Amino acid sequence: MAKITKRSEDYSRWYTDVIMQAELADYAPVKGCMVIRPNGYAIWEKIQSVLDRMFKETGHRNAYFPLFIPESFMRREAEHVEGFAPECAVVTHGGGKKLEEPLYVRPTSETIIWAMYKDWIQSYRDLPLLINQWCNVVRWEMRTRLFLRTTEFLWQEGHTAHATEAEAEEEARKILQIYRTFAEEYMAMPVIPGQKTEKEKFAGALRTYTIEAMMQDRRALQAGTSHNLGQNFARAFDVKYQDENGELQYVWATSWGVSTRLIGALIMTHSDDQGLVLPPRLATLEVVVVPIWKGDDEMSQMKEAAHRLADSWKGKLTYHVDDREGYRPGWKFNEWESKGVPVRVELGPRDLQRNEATLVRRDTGERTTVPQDRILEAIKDLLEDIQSSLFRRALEFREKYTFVVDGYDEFKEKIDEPGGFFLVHWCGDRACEDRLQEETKATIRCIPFDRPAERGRCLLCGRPSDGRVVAAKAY
RNA sequence: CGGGGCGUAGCGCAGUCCGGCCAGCGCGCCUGCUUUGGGAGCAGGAGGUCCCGAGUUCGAAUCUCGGCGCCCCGACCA
Repeated sequence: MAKITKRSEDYSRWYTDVIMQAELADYAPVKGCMVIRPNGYAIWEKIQSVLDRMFKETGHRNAYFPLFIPESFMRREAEHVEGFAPECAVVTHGGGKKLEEPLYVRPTSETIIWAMYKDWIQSYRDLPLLINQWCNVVRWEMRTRLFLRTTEFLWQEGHTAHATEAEAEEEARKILQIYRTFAEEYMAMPVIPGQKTEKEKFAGALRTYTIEAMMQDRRALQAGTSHNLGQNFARAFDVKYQDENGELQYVWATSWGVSTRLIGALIMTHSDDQGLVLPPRLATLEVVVVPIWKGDDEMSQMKEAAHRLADSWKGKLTYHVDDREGYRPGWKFNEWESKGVPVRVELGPRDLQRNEATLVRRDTGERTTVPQDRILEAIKDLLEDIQSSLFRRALEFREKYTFVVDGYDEFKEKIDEPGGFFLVHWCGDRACEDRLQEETKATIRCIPFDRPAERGRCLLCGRPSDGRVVAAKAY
């Protein structure tokens, strides 16, 4: 097995190594595309099941819309087509003939969905319409990176229609809150919820909300977005409803999504030089048991003891007994560590004799010995402790690299090294935002929801500002 | 699309400058034996359109021309 490049040596190689070693994904024989392997797909399925439950609990239902979008649909909303058309794959031929109208492979589904909503919505009684779709989308990116940016990726996209602006706004914020809860409670990844600037908002949206996370190289990663689309798409697709007074009104809309990029976020938040570290709540395999023996007699004895112990967890834990004979224990330890299994149970003759087992936690490597009759609860406790300490550690890391900065010189000095999140004053002007990006490669990640009101002067132009924004280099 | 690098066994590479020896090395894989509390040892074995095409030559992985692909760095992006 290959060694994993150290983070300190080459962060992006480390990232790829972790993915390859854990067998999460592989490069596909198609430019810019990846194969998500079973270990990676299992994480996605876990993400899906949790989020899907959360969406359904808030009244959303799943549906499926076509992969192909007629070109004319894409052109209906001006900002939208301008934002997306350059990065779209377009089908011009089918069945051996040139198509009358080119078909865009969806980069996102607002247009095709709103074309349908036009037929489905007539009355205020049809609202709200709360639909989600799990699917793939294609964006012809120039530079790709496993999970973070590939030509095709998997995601969910919610598309909702509402009678009032206030309702749409509430929906957009409610979903962002779901994303935040998921990121923090399941991924153990702290995020900053806030609003995108005009420059960074979704093409066609009124407002975009985002959750921003800090990776271990101190760069920001946009982990999920929720858009208040206003009436832009309703106007573009002529979707009106009749209100209680019999008057025709344009519908208010939202859309929101998270993608397989979350798996990249997971890796870059928790993993270490040994390989993948998974928060227990997203680990598909929680415990691996490694029996240890010398000689054939002991082998059968230890294998049996390991299976007996593990079988008592059936239905309570997901586990695997690694009783392969061709590999030595040390090899297995490394292998399971690189795959991110949160807890390892070692069971050797010494342990068996004392009716004990050895527990090793993946995040810290700490080992403890516990009596076998208490092992199930010990593992359960350990899993919870790993979950919460991963979050705590990530939060401490983010706080350590979050700087309150007022001077542009100081900003420029620190943005590359050490890097991180910079809380800075900004006048709100696009020109200053552009300049910041040009001169430092940093962008305004968001205007945090919970920022305190504070009088200050714009980092760039010195004009007044009434609160700080988060600036960082981003993926 | 601009800059850089690379295509030789599943993976990582050497050989290419300066043409000729059986196309090699490490890891992995298979078989056997010994091992097994932190990446085992020995022995044997399988595995190749040397990216593709054309050319030069008695002879091409190596030289020439053309093409294709991938990776990394930039601008773009979930």
